[in-house]
Amino acid sequence: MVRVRLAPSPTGAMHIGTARAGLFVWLFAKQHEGKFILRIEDTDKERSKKEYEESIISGLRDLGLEWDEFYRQSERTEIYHEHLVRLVSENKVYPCFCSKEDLDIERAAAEAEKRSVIYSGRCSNISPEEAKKRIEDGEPYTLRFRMPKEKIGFDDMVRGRVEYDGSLIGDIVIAKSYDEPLYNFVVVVDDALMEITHVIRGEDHLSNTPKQIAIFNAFGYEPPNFGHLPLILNADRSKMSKRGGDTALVEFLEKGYMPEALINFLALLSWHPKDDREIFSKEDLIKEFSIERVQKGGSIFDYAKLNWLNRQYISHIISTPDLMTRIERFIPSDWKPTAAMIDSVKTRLDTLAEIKEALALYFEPLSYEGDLLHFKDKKDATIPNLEKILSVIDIADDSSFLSSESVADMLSGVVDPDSKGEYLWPLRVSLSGRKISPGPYEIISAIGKKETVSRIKDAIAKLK
RNA sequence: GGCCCUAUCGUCUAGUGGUUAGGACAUUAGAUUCUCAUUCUAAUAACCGGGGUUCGACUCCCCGUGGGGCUGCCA
Repeated sequence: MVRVRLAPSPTGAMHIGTARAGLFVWLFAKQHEGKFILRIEDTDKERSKKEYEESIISGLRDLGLEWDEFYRQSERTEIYHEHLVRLVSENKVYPCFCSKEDLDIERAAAEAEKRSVIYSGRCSNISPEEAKKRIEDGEPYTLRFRMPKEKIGFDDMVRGRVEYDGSLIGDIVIAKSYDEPLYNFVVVVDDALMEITHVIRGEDHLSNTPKQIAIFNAFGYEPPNFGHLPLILNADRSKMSKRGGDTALVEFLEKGYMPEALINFLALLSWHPKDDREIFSKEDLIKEFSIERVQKGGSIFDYAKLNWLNRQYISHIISTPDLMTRIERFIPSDWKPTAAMIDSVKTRLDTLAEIKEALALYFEPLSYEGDLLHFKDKKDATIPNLEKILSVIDIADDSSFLSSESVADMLSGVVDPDSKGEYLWPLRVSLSGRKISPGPYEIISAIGKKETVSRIKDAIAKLK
C-alpha cells in the first residue's frame, strides 16, 4: 500500500511550489491507489501561524487535491518526547551544552580553514549521569544525534543514486529540548509511524535526506523511498520567491487563473508526457503521470505559457455555464451577464479577472467620441449607413436576434459586401463605444432589439 | 569556503550512440476579419567548453565553467 505525504510548514501563505509538490504527491497516490496524507509541520512555534495552515488547506481544496489523513505535528509532542528519550537511552543522541557563542566560534574557524562546518563533538563524551544532572539543574541544552561517520547513499526516484558522507555532516541538533523537537527528527518519527512509503518533496530537502536516513537507521526503521522534485525558479534562475513576482497560490486564484489551468501548467513544469500533448485534466494526469519522467533541472515559472493555458481553458475548454458561476466573484453583483455576452468576450481574456472590463460595454453607459464612429476616411457614409441598418432592425422580429448568425442573416441585405467596413465599423462602435470589442453581430444578439435600436439612435444623435 | 544537485531554441521540454535535433509558449510574417481576439499557415531560434571512449557522440566517462540547493537551537 502506497502512502505518501505533503508536509508543508505553515510559515507563509501556500506557496506555488508547495502546490506543485502537492499535485505530484497526490498524483502519485492516486495512480497507485494509495493514501495521500497532509501533515502540517508546525514545530516552529514562532513562525507557524494558524492563518497559514488555513491558507494551505484552502489552497489544496481549491485545487481539488483532497487528502485521506490529516496530522498536525504540534499535537504530537509526547510521541516525539518518547522517541527522543529512547534514542538518548540508547546513547544515539546526547545532550549538548555548548552555547551559541561557542558554536559561532567553531563555525568561523571551519570557514577560515575552508572545510565543512562540523560540530566538534565536545559534549559527546559527557557521561549520561552528569548530563542528566546538568539538565535537572536547569542548564540550557540541545539534543544532538550521533551521525555515523560513513557514506550514506540512497536511490532517488528522480535523480538516481545520491551519496553523502556522514563524517562531513557531523552530530546535528535534533531537538532544542525534549519537548521541542526539530524538523529532521520529527519528519523521521512521523514518516516511520505513518508508514510513509515514498517521500516526494522539493530538491531543497535533498541534503536533509542523509540525515534523516541515519535517524531511520538509528531507530531500526526502514527508510522510505525518496524522490526530489526540481525547484521552480524566478526568471533569474534563483529559487522562486517574492522577489520574482507572485508566489502564493491564492494570488493566482484571485487574479483569475483557474485551478485546471494552474494544475496543467504546474504538471508540465518539470514533467512531460511521452507524446506532445499540452492539455491535461487531472484525470489525464493520473493516467499519464510518472515520476520517472520528471525533469532533474529546475524550471523557470513562465507566466506567458500560464496565460496561454488559462486562455485555452477560458475560451475552449470550460463550458460557458460553468464560466458563468466562476466569474461571479470578479464582477459587480448586479451584473447578470447572459451566455451570449460571455461567449462574445471570452476569447479575449487571459484571466477571469479581466472579464469585468470586457463585459462593461453591456452594463455601463457607453462613453465615446462621435469621431470614433467613422470608418477610416469614410465620414459621409456613417450616418446614412447606420440609418439603413436601423430601418432593417426596426422592422425585424425577435427571432432575428437569437444568435449572431441570425443577426448576420437579417443584415445581409443592407450590408454591402464590397464595403463592409463602412457599415460594420460604425455599427460596432455605436454598440460598444470602443475601438476594440466583440463583433457587432455578437453584441446585437447579446443585447437584443430594444437596446440595439437605442444605441444606434444615440450614435446618430452624436453626429447631428 | 564545504557538501550535494544540475546543464538541448529567450522559456517549458522531446530525445537514452547513427534524427533534416521534434513539439509547445513567446516573437515575426502571412491568411481569415469592420477592430481586437480566436482560428489557420509559415519563419527565426538550441545541444555550455575541453578532453576522452567509439567507426560514429546531444546522448557514455572525466575535467572545467555556469546555475541552483543546503551548510540554523527554520522547515
